[in-house]
Amino acid sequence: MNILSRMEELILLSVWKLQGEAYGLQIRTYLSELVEQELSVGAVYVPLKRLKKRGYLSSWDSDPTDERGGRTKRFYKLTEKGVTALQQVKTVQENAWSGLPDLGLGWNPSI
Amino acid sequence: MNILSRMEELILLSVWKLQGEAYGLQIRTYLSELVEQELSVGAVYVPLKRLKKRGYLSSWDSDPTDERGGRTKRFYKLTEKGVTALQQVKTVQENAWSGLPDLGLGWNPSI
DNA sequence: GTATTTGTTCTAAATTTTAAAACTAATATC
DNA sequence: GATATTAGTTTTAAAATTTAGAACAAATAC
Repeated sequence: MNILSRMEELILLSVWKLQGEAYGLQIRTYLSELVEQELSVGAVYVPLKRLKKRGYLSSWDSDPTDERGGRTKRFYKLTEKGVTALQQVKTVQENAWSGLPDLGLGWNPSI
Repeated sequence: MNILSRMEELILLSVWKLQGEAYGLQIRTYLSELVEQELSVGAVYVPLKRLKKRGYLSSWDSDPTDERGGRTKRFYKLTEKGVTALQQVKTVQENAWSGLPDLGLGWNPSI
């Protein structure tokens, strides 16, 4: 449909929200809380890569830290294109949710 | 992710919005305008069926009308479950979009 | 009858999602 | 130093979803 999928939108928004801390595992933690459900690592890393390949995200690799297991992280940030895509999906979303009639339903034959 | 996909959400919202006029082709027309892009018939009918099978929608078949080509239409309406799923996705959406920091970005190493 | 219109069904290809195993590289502990 | 543990990314294959469009059906129009 040429509009961001839900997962793509949520990942882009995570990157936005997390600012300098937007790397794979962190995004996964953040999103798992947001949707109140544990996400697999693949559920985050796979779309992250795709979003980068398509130019919605760019990335840079950090230096390792001196914490236990503190490997280099791949940080992401939104590109212009990423911001634009988010704006677009937000507009569609707002339009879709606006002007909904009451659910009272005189038009419903089965009630 | 156990949350409605974008297409599923848009279709459920179409059904809500269109009230008594929510049948396949009409939904397609409505959504095509909403997303400003022609949708194929399959892009609507396939998820419509799935949403019904999963209990988000129910349907009834109209009588044919006396217009040219006026065949019986399959009308849809939201079930309780459908309304609940929409509420859930709206909550996630609102949370995802709230509290976003400025995009000014002091944290961005490449600027 | 034949054409045209409105409508739904079907289906196969493409894309996206998902889970989980594999891999990598750091510190900790013995 | 060997082994364990932790934090992190990559890979992969199955499942699910999306999509286009052909096929089919049933109505009116000519």
